[in-house]
Amino acid sequence: MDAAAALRRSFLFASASAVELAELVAAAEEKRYRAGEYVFWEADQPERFYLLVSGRVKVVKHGSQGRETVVAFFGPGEIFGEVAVLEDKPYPASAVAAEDAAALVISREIFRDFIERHPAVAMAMVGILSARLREAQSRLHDLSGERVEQRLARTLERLSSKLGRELPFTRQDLADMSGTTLETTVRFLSRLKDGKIISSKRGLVVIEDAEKLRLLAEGPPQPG
Amino acid sequence: MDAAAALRRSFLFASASAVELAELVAAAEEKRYRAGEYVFWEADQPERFYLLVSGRVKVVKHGSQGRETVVAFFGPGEIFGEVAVLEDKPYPASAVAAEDAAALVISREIFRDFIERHPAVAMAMVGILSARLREAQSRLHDLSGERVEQRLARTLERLSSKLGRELPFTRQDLADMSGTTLETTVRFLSRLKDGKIISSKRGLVVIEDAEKLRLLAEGPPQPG
DNA sequence: CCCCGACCTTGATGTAAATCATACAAACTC
DNA sequence: GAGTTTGTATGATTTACATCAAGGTCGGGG
Repeated sequence: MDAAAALRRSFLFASASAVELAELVAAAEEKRYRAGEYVFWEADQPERFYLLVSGRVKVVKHGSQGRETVVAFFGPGEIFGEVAVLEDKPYPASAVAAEDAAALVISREIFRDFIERHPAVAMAMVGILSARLREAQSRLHDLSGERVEQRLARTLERLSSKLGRELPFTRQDLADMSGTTLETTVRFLSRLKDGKIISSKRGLVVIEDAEKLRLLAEGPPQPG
Repeated sequence: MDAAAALRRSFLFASASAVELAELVAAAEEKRYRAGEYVFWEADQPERFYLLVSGRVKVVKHGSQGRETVVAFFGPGEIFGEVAVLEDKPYPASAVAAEDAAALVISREIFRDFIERHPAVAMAMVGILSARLREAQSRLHDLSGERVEQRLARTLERLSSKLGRELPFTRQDLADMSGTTLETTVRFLSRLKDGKIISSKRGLVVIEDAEKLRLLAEGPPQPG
C-alpha cells in the first residue's frame, strides 16, 4: 500500500500539493493491526495521529462492570486520535481494530507543525471536527430519553447514511453504539427481521426497507 | 457594552490584532434577547454566527412528546452556531436565552472569510471544536448505560469543573442534560441535600462536598 | 472431522426509573 | 396583596428494559 496514495485519498489532505505530501510521507510510518488489537488506550499520552489505510477501527470508552460505549467507527481514509493530538491531552478513548487493519502513523509534532503551516489543511480539519461534533450531539439527543427501539433504529439509520445498506456490525457493537444491551438488541433486530425491514447474518445487517425503518426512528405511532 | 472588548475577550479571536478586529467589529451587530427567547431554531438555514456578550444561552434539541435535550450551555465570551456556519448546513439544534442575554452577531460570509484569512483564528477554532467534541463524546459515554444516579452526579461534576461550585440551573435543566426526568432529578438532589453534598435554592445548586460527589460519579459502591 | 470460541436466540424474573397525581412555596405582575 | 406562573417536593403505580439463565448455530483450527 502506497502511503502517498492513502494521504491523497483522505479529505484532510486533499488540498495539499504532491511536494507537501512528500514531506508527510517521509515522516509517516505504516503500521498493521490484527483484529482486536489496540491501537492506543484511553488516558495514554498522545504520541501520534492516525490515518486509516485499510480495515476498520472502533473507538470505545470503557465503563464500570465491563460496559463499553462505541464512540465512533472509522473506515479507510478516515483519521482518528486527532482530538488528543490537537489538544495535547490524553486520548479520551481507546482505539481497537475491529478487523485486520493498517494505518499511517504520524508523530504529534510533525502533524501539528504541518497543519499550522497549511491553512487549507486546518480548514479541512475544522470541517471534519464540525461534522463529528454535529454527529456526536445528535447521538447525545438520541441517547437521552428516547425509547431503545428508536435509539436502535436511529443507530441503523445513522450508520446506513454513511455506509450504505450493508452494515458490518455484530449485535454487540450495535448495542454498544445505542446504549443498550446485547439481548434487547437481538430481540429488536429479530422483530425487524420478521417485519422484513432488515435481513442479517453473522456480523452483518442489511437494511431492506429504509422507509419503514425511518418510521420507527421517527417515533412511536401517534395515537389518535 | 463594547463590541471590540467582547471579541478580544473570546479565546477564538485572542490572536487577532486590533486592526483585524476592527474589521469584524464593523461587520458585527449586537442583539439582545429576553429570557426564554429563541436565538435561532433547529433546521433553520444558518445566516449568522454568535458570540455571547452577556447572559447565558442553552442549545437544545427537541424530541417527541415535549422532551428536550440540553446539548450545551454557554456563557459570556463563548461562541455558538459555529458548526452550522462552518458546514453551511441547517442548525443542528435550537438556541434559547436561559436568561436575558446579549450577543454579537456576525454574518456567515464575513465570519468564514475572516477565519480563512487568519490561520491563527482557524487554529483556535480547531481547539474549540476539539474540546467540544471531547466533551460530547464523554457525555455520550455517560448517557449510555450508567445509572441515572451516576449520570446526574457526572453532570454536576462536569458543570462545576467549568463553572465552579455554584451552578445556576433548574432541576429541569439538569434533567435535560442528564437524560432523565424532572421528578427523578428532584428526588436525587433531595438525597444529596440530606447527605450535605449539595445545598440549593430555586434555580441554583451549590456543591458542598465535591469529594463525596466524585465517589457517586465514579460508580456504585463496590460490593465485597 | 470434531471441538471450541464467538455470535446469536429465546424465556423468565426483577427492578430502576418513568409516569401519573397532587401539593406547596417562591417569585413575578397587575 | 390576591392571583398566576414557575420551580420544587413526594407518594403511588406501572412498565420498559436489564439481568439472569440456558440453548443453539456458525466458522475456524487442531
